[in-house]
Amino acid sequence: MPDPEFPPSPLPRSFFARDSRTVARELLGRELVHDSAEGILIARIVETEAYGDERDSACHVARGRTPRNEVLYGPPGHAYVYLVYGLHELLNVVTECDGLPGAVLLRAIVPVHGKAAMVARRNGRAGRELGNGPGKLSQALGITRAAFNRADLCSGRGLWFAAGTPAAAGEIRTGPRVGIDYADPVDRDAPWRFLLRPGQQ
DNA sequence: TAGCGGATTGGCT
DNA sequence: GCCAATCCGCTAG
Repeated sequence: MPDPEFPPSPLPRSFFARDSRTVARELLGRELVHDSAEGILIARIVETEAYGDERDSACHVARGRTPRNEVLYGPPGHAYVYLVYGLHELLNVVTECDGLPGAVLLRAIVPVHGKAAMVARRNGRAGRELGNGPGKLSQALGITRAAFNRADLCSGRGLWFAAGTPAAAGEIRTGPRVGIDYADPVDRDAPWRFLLRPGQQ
């Protein structure tokens, strides 16, 4: 008899219709589920970053609306996947209400189910290197722009988030976001990075 | 329409 | 610790 909780059901759109920092914090310990060609892949989210509106000079909407970032202005719970350095695909989930831009970048995961398939996608890297970076987790789970940019992540088909085991406040550390030296100092130094403390992952 | 540089990664010194 | 890889969105002209 099949387990009614497998694969786990998706988090509702209302979860993402909140402040980006709240969503980033509350995604820690949750699960990312990909119904892939190799079967169901499930990973626990252990690091995120929040990106704000046009006032956030680190965010892709800092210079206004463009074809690339348009999805960030749309309804929450959709995917924003983009290419950096010509090589790596980074996964974000759109936050805030329809019309207000915002997103959370997924920065690190640990495998929960389907680890062998993730290791294979990562060319044999099975330890921390499996998913301790935004480009690495996309590769491990098989997330690409072509497949998921602008996709709805609340449908329970393809790619979605699940309840998992939310992190307690004492398990969470914060710090400045990574790789945004180009941003204004106030944004560069803002503690909008959230991660589970070592040992809590 | 040319040029710049990036929300990164992995290999080499 | 340094640096190449490798696209493409964005800005300036």
